[in-house]
Order: sequence, then C-alpha cells, then structure tokens
Amino acid sequence: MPELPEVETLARGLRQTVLGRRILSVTLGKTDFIDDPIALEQHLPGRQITAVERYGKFMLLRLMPPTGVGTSGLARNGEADGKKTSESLLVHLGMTGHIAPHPAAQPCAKHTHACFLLDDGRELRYMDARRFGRMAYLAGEALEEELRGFGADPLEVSAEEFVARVRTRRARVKALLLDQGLLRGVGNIYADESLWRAKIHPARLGAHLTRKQAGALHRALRTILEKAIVMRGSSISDFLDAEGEPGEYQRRHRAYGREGKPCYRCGTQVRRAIVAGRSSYFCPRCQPVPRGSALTLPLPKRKTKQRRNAIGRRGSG
DNA sequence: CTTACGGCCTGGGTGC
DNA sequence: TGCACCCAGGCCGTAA
Repeated sequence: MPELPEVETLARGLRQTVLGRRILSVTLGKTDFIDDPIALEQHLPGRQITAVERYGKFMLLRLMPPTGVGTSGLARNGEADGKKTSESLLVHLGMTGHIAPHPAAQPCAKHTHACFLLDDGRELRYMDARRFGRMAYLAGEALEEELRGFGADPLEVSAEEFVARVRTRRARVKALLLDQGLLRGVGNIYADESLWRAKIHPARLGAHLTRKQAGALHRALRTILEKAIVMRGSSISDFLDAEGEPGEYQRRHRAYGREGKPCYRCGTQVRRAIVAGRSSYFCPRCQPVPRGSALTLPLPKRKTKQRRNAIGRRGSG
C-alpha cells in the first residue's frame, strides 16, 4: 500500500528512467479506475514527460504538448514552462498498483491496465490487481481544483502549523493523520509508526493533545517519513519501486503489523484495535488509552451476511 | 457545522 | 480441490 515514502521512491525512480521521454501511444485495458479514459487516449500521445512529482500519495507526470518549432520544454526556461504545462497525468496506486517501464516486447504482466509506449522502445505500464488506484488526465483549472483539495505536505509543514491544525480538531488523532485534506500522503503504516514514536494513543482526540505532544508527533512523523524514503519505502504487501526492487523500511516497523509482539521500548505486547475504521497497532503501555475511550476490538462479532448489489462505479468528474 | 460509522469497490491469501 | 470470508484505502451517504 504505497504511502508517501513509497510514492516518493517511485517518483525518484521514474525521474531517472522516463523523464524527457515522449509518449507515442496509449493502450488501455480495464478502465473503471480511470476518470476519463478517452481523455488519456486523446491527449497523451505526442506529449513529453517533463517532470515527475509526488503530491501526497499521488504521482504527477507533468506533460508538455509538442511545440512544433523545436522548442523543447525541458531545455529552456524550465520554470516558466512548468507554469504553462499544467497538463498532468495523475496516478494513485491504491493498494496494489504498480507502475514501471518495461521493454515493449516483453509480455504484459497480469492485471496490466494501462500501457504508454515511449519513444525509446519501452512501455510505461500500470498494473493494479484490485484497481483501487486512480488515473486521470487533468489540466488547467481542473488540475488546480483537484490539488487544492489536499492538505499540507508532512515533510514541509511547519511545527506551528501542524500543531495548530491538530489541536483545533476533535477527531481522533489517527483519523487526523489519515485525513488527506489535512495532511497529504500519510497512510495507515506511517500513522501508526509516528504515533508509536511520539507515544500517543491513536484514539486520542486532536484537541486533547498538549502542544508538546502535538509537536512530538510532528517531529516523529517527519523523522519516520524521511527514514522510510532513505530505505526506499515499506514492502509489506507487494510494493516494488520503478526498478522492481522492494523497499526495506518494513524491517524498521515498530508498531504496524506487530500485534502480540513485544514493544521495542518496553516489551509490552503490541495491541491491535480498530480506530478511525482502520487496524491500528500501538503499545498499550507507551501509548495509554485516553480516559473514557471505548476501543473497538478487531473481529467484534459475526456480521449479517447480505447479498450485495454490486455495480456503482466511480462517477465522471 | 464537525465527526462517526457502515458499506462499497476488488481479488489474494487463508482456513475450513 | 473447493469455497466462503476477511482485509485493505478512499470515498460516499447517513446519522448523531
């Protein structure tokens, strides 16, 4: 499940391998995870990839239309061009998404749903077994509006702003960390890891944190994300970078996925509970439960098995 | 207004 | 070998 460090790792890899390449053609498989498949087929061919950026958990491939008079967008005033070329391909990997260049002659792996033939004989391929990801071609105001909906980058936000944002909210701190509108890029793994490091229980309310605690959380989050990027992300399920290599940060996990194992600080067994609708791992001793908080335990009861209705895809835009 | 919660999408893994 | 079910992240509708 790619979060900020995994997407950053991927973006850096793609920057090395596909920056400056031109997209010759587009081939799509299943398209129910793409906002407007026709737009991809219409706008991408001929575009040059002029930048690869990470925006929260999104990857942005910045695109430059053919200019005709030989003015390569990359060569000259890159900054000014960056303004003009607002065209972008947004890619969200969901939980099982992969994106990497392959030799065009190589057979497509299972669940390959988008192929972008490049001008160097390779194909940038998007694979996603569950298609929980998202892909969209956006430009101009539509792009700006999309990006406007996201909060601060956790690596850039100042301590003051982070503390202010968290302490003015009455939601659980875990939910706040996962709220992409508040902070962009944090997912379940790094939320739990930073809360463990800051010794804060995930069910604490943001407004109930002291300034010191909120500050500690800001530092913990930043430290962990930076270390995770250095280690090329966490490969807990099947994350692979642009070179097809797994990350290493899962070896450093202190809370996530460690139910029943001893806390690295105090030896107490790490617990799992459902907080903000997500599995949350924490040390009950280092991260004491807030008073009056009833924790939801995992596997609470048998559920009423009803036939579901299926259908109902993502809307247009 | 803010927050909480359940359901939905999908298919790999698991356990019976 | 078959199969029912759990789970994941993001989003949405609804309730409090």
